[in-house]
Order: sequence, then C-alpha cells, then structure tokens
Amino acid sequence: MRSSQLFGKTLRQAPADAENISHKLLTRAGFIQQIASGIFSLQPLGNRSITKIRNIIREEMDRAGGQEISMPVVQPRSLWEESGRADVMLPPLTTFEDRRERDMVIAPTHEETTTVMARAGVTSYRDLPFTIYQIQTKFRDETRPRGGLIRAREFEMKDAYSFDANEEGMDKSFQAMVAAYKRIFKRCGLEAIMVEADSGGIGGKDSNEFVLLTESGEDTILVSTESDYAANVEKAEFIKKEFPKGELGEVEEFATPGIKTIDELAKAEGVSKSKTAKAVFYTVDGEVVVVTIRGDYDVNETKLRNLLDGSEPRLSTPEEVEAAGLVSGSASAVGMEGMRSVVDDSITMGSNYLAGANKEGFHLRNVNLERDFKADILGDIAEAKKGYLSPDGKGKLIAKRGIEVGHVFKLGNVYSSKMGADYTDEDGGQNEILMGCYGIGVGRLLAAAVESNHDDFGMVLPQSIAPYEVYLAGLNLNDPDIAGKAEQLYQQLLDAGYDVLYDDREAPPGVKFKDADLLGIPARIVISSRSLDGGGVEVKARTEKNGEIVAESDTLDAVKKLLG
RNA sequence: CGGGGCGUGGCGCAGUCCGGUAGCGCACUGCACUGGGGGUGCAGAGGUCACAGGUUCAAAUCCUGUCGCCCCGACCA
Repeated sequence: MRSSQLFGKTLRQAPADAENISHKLLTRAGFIQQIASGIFSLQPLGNRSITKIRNIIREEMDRAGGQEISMPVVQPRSLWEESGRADVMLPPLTTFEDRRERDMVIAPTHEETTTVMARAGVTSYRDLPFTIYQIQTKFRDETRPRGGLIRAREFEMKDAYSFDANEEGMDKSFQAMVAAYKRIFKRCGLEAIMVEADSGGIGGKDSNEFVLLTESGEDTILVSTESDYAANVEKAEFIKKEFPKGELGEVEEFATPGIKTIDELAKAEGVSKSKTAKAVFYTVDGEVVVVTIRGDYDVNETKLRNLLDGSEPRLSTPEEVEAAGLVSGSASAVGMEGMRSVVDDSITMGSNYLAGANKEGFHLRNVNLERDFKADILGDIAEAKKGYLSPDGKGKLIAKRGIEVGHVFKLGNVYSSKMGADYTDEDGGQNEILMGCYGIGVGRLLAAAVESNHDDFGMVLPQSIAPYEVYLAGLNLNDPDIAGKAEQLYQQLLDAGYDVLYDDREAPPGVKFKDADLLGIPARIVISSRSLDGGGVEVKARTEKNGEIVAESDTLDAVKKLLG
C-alpha cells in the first residue's frame, strides 16, 4: 500500500474524549473512528489489524478442533424466554418489534442459538463431542461503555461452544480451548494470565478469565505472592481469620449514643472490628434481606448474588430500611422475623459479637449465631482484599488491575436442560448435553495489545497483528534515482511476501518518521540520499532507537533477520 | 440510574462571566523554498457556534427545554 493512497489520516492530537492510551493511539493513528457512544468504525489500518487477529483466532480454533459457523444477530425474543434470560439480561439485551409486531432481540451472546443448533443436530452420543465457533458482531447496551474499544456496545466477539456427553468430555473440551486461548494471546503479543472468575449472566459453575494485567484495566485481580492463585475480585476467596470461641456470654444491651458505624462502635468499645457483627441491608426482588458479616470484612455483592440464586441484590435505600422497621446504625439480625437472613461464615469463626440492638442508640454485647439470630443462608460472601491470606494457604493476596480479554465457562447442563438439548446414550437413555462456552473480544484484544505495547511515540505492535509489517519511507523522492530505487525496493518486498506500507508522500522526513512510530509497524526501512551515500538503506526495528545501514542488495536479508 | 464536566470548520482550543460583523494552532488547497524527527514563507478554502423555543434593535454569549459525548460511581461474558 502506498501512503499517498491510504485512506485515513494521522492526528497530532487525540480527540478530547479519548482517555485510555489505546483509545488515543488507535484514534490518532487512524485505526478507528467513533460513531456513537461505544460504537466504532474500523478504518483501513484498524481493519487490517483486526483481520489479522481474527485469522490468528481462526487458526487456533481450527487447530483445536473447532468448526466455524455463523448465527444470526437478530433473533426472536421467545428463544430467550426459553432459556429464562429474556428478563434477567436486561438492560444489556436490546429488543425491538419487527413489522409483524414480533418481539426480537439483538444478540449479546449466542448460547440460545447454539443450543438450538445442537438440539436439532445431536440425537446420539455418537454425535458428540464437537466444538463450534463464530466470529461475529454482538450488541450489548452497556450502561457505560468506556475506554474506546475496551468496552464497546457493539463489538466483534469470537464465541465458541463445546458439546459433550459427560463431565470428563466437557473438561477435555474446556482444556482444549484453554490451550488454544493461551496460544492466541501469545501470538497477539499479550501476556494474559488465567484467573478464576464469576460466571455472571452466562451461567454455569466454573469459569476462568484471561486477563491482561495493566494499570488501565477496569477489573481488579487478586494474585498470591507465593503461588499461582489468581482470581477476579468478584470471585476471589481467602482464608478468614479464626478466633477462639469462648463461653457464650449473656446478651446485654448497652447505650451507644451517636454511634452509627462499625468503626465507631469498635473504637468506643476498644475492641477490634472482628469482634463486631455488621448488618447490611439489600433489596432483592423487592424484598429486604439482612446480611450479616464480621465487622472486619466487607460484602462482595457478586458472591451474595450467587448465594441468592442469581437474583440481583442492591443496597436498600434509607426509605426501604425504614419501611422494614429497621434502625439504621443500630440494626442487626437479632430478633428479625419474616426477613431472610444471609450470614457470612466469618461469623462462625468467632463469638460474642457486638451488634445492633435494633433500637436507636443501643447495641448488644455477646451476640451469637444460632442462639440469638438465624441464618437462612450461610456461606462465603466476603470480599477479598490485598493482604489477606491466599485460599491455597500459600502467600498473601496482592491486588492488580487488568483487562479481561477472554472468558471460558463450563456451562454444564444450564442451557440444555432448559431448552431440551438431549442425546441418547449407549444404553438408550436420554441425557442432557453438557456445554462449555468460550469468548474473546476481538476489538478489545487489539486495544489490550496496544495498552501493553506502546511507548511515548506510539504503538509498538507485534508483527502478527500490525497492519503492515514494513514501513518503507522514501525521502528525497523528487530525485528520480531515489524514487526509482524506492519503487524497486517496494516491489521486492511485496514479491517477498511482506505487508508493506510505502510512504511515497511529499512530506518532510520528520512527518514520515512520526507516522511510522505512531502506527507501530515493526520494521522501518529508509531510503534517502543520505542512506545511499552511507552505502544503502537504513533498516530499523520499531523497538530499537537506531537502525543499521545495509547495502540495497542486502535489504531483504536484513528484513528477514528482523521479521523472519 | 446518582454525581461531575463538555458540545464553536476534520482534530485541539480561545471567545460565553460583561450580547454588538466567529478567531487561533494543527490538518487542507496553490506556489516557492527546504529535505533525517510533525520545516519556512506567501496566497487561499472550509463553520446551521449541538438542537428547539424565548428575551432583545441585536444572541456562540442571557433564559427555558431537549439531545449528544466524556469521566467517577452503580452496573457489566
């Protein structure tokens, strides 16, 4: 490609709206153009990079045994009613009516359609296992898109789905995808780590995210200092501090005028926060639920949601708290009737807690689970934080920021049971197909690659995903001799199979160098009167400060040395 | 959805408080010079000042409403 003919211009200044480094650089370099909030066009350079990423994904999916398919973006809403997700996925799920007034959805993901495909195509255990995938546009009406391609509403995703007859098979399919993912990220120049994750709206039991650790990430990841334990904060577990349980004391009420918080209570009593039982109120499906956790920990709402069977909890408003007859600042689960109680297991690792007396200005001493209040649900709802003990007992947790570039799920029978995807086994019995699903955000992968591969001058893209491999800058092109040699070099490089961007513009050298750097093309060749005087052409890697002059006839070899 | 900010040529901004013929830098066009890190000069072109309504002799500027975009939070495969 000749720069003089390339559509798209580089910008000296990024649009004021761009905040992330990847958003800024991709916009400045003319890769992407924003059309609306979270909605982007790809310009030629960006489209080339995306095409390369797509091809890497495709190669690795095929290598792992995946078969490419294509499913519709527009689907009947009834399909989503079958799976039970029509109402729970709102608002990201966008719906509209077609001209016959049928409710349709714009697909944010494709578990439903893929299950339909399997239920029609699978009748026997002999049809299993298989994995299908597609690379296709999704639309999720996120409440807040951000960071350019990092969180877009319309975006391209590679989504794969595996189908197996049993657990072992599902695990095997899952592992094959994990291996493929590792190769994909590596080939795209990303050091993504696999972490334990919550499965969110997709469902299923086990899920893992692939995360690029970077300060600009929007997710918090907790990793162990001494083991390879790593988990998204939504999912992360830890070893809770255990305290000796003494004799249960008598419950005793005492005055605490003006004390509204756990901090104040612990301070006033001169004890650690771990001696208090904190009560927090959540509204779930219109009902107020009392949540009790030891005062030294905080509630993780994702864990809470999972214990509540996936219903979305939100902090109750002061009005709701009051309407439920609770005294904010002095509330506890003690004596609560007709209200669901969720208790974190940290409460069982100690005794004789300080807790609210449900009476303005009073608290209780020696409050204990079972004897003084009940737990309808007892489990882990505590949020892991840095400094806590890793759940495998090895080391402490530290917190890092990261971008989720891929997510893999063991779905099991979540969809097959609801949507009736069965097969006949060896004994003639009917069984549910076990599924896995596996996603990679293609545009986000590009953004993540830029986040982790750039310097002060622009992107520093790996050869595998750079829009072009070689940037050929011709200087002094008004000299016919140099122009002719540059042209010859351009043709040679093309003949050798390289993707070449030939900067044949009438522009000062500085402009060409700045553009070469901004675009992040891995190899740069300069041909100019100076280079020719020096004995040939300059060949330089994007990652190096200085290049080397090689004889014109050695150019291809030098490029080969650099790029392979 | 809560909080904050911003809408003025393709991009970055000034002008708005205090109403009076819309300006600067980059980019763009032509010519000349220059020629290894966004070069110089001369001459140009391009704007419904987000939209609607109102106040006024006069509105980018004041008032009301609407829309859009960004950031923080909530939320989110």
